[in-house]
Amino acid sequence: MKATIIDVAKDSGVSVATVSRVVNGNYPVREKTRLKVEDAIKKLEYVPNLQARELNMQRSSSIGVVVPSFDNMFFAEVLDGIEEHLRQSSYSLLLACAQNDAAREEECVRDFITRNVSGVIVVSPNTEMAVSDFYENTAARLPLVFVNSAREIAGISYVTSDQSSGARAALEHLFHYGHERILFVQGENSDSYRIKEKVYRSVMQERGTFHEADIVNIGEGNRIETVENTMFILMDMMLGFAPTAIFCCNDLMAMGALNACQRMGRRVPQDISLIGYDNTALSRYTAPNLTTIDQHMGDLGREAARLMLKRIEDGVTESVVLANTVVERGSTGFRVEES
Amino acid sequence: MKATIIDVAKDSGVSVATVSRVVNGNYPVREKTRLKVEDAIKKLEYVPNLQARELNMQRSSSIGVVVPSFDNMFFAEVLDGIEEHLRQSSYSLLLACAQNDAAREEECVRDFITRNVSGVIVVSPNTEMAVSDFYENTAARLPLVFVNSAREIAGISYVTSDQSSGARAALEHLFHYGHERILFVQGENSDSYRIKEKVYRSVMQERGTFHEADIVNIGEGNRIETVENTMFILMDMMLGFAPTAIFCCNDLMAMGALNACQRMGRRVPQDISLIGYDNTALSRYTAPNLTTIDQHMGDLGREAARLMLKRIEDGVTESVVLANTVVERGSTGFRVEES
DNA sequence: TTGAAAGCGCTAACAC
DNA sequence: GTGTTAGCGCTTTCAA
Repeated sequence: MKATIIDVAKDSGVSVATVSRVVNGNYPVREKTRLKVEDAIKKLEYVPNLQARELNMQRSSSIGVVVPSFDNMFFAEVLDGIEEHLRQSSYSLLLACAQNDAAREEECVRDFITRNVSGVIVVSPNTEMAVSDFYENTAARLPLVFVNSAREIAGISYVTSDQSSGARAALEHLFHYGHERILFVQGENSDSYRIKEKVYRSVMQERGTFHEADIVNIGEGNRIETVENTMFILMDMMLGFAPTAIFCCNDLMAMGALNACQRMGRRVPQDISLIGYDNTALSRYTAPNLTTIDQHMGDLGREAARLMLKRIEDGVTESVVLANTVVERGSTGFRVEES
Repeated sequence: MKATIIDVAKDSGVSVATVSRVVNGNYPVREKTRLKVEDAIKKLEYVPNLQARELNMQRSSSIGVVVPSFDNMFFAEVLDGIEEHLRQSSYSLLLACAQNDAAREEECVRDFITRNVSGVIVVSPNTEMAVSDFYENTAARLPLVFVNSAREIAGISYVTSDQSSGARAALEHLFHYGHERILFVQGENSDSYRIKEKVYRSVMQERGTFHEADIVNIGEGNRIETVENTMFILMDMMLGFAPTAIFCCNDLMAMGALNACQRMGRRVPQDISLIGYDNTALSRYTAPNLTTIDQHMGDLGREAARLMLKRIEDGVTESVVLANTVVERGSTGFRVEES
């Protein structure tokens, strides 16, 4: 049987209170007594029972994290950041995956509530409105932090990355290299595409180089198939029209674009410049490495964890917007005049 | 304040014992009484306190999972499988990341012990021997399941994928295409490299085409940098020697090899065949798509979770070996005689 | 079919 | 500095 605090107390000839004080180091204990107790702890291999402690202290030392899926490295990288920050704290991480499903996401959060977590971090919460009511109610019961959500609910802390500025920076980067007509590659069903499209439209219109046909929608943008779909669609397009630059809404699409260029014999960046979005590890796997916009997923995760701890410990709801930054690598360069 | 079982009992005019019976449905309760209690539960938004239940029942309903990192999609895919299986059970998943570090891995497991988990699943445990003793002791205290470990410790359940046969199949695949001299690319600190190396050595020696220099070690094999490191090392090698085929121990390395070929102007698969290992999503992102060996990470994860539950519930230690299968895509083809 | 009550292991008053 | 003890919320015998 596992040793309890009572066993330690008996073995070292002191009371349980003293053992508790030694274990927690929160009250003075005479040196000699402490040593006796510590010996007994070692001898009996005593490990405090966390459930008992938490029951007594009316708290819980775990934080629930819900991610939509593991298909996209984006989420794994956010998770990594959360884990890293939580590891420094006394909290541990309970993980659940919503499988891109709104109902499932709600189920995950409910399950966390039953498990009595101290709070829940939801990464890219589902946008279906049905869930909204649920979160509104939940926020009253439990600290909640949303990562990259467009929704605004009182009492919830948010960490978002500034994709508007990011998109603008991406375009500026291409303008800087002399590109004028820029293909815009996006997908379906995500606010993040809408945000970037809006910026693209206004910036291009301002410069008088906007063409409706330059906006390409490749469908679902967060699947394994995204890369291939993008490749085929762009190969098809490039048969008739040769852009000197392409701005892709995520790195998967950019990877597809890169593959399309390779197949069409277009050199990157000599013939065509390519810029992706997110700066997932993927962007460093390609040849040439992808120029991309960093959403700092690790920071996104770390901030989410930080806001959660702040909310739990100080009761403060806070929101943070992280800057997006251009990461220049090998897939962008000066536009060369067509011969 | 959160409602407790006592509040529900008072509100519905019964004893806490009855409420407990209604909640758990493990003893007969009169229909009428049950309805009264259920009403009170709904009204008070009562959610049972898990810590209290676990303390009383002397059990814990969480399982710890340690992964080495998130840089390699391999681990995320295994994690996905574990999560999926655990979701069907009454256990939840505590996650920790060892950052490819043996000491950190041990720390993660120790932390889980403090948290009183029901068991720990270690994905690709670090091979440093220092940890071995630790696990030997831990196995006596706690259900342990290892995923893809070559170590054999009594009392631990293992899920491994048959990388021996997989490595053999990979080589056969290349032989089939007429390749004779095959570069072997591996990394450090993982049993999975040792297993494949052993097969590689014996198979090549048998055919009389073994050269010690054909074994390339690119260092740490599960980092973002792995791709780049592999690329540079191989570019360097290929300056002096032109293999017609390369067998890489994981898809990251294969990606690096592919990049090296592109930089060196070697066409894949016309000039050189490339085979990876794992069949991570990455292998479908490249152009050409990577021929690789599928380790069925989802199954690996699901099996690990299944064995863990079996060990916890029936006390049975079991080991399972999953088959590896060749997934042929575009990066391998017939060897062409040098002109 | 139900209730009373004894813990599960721990912390934190409160007493000395 | 140290011991005694009353809970934390729940399950489960044992009686009724």
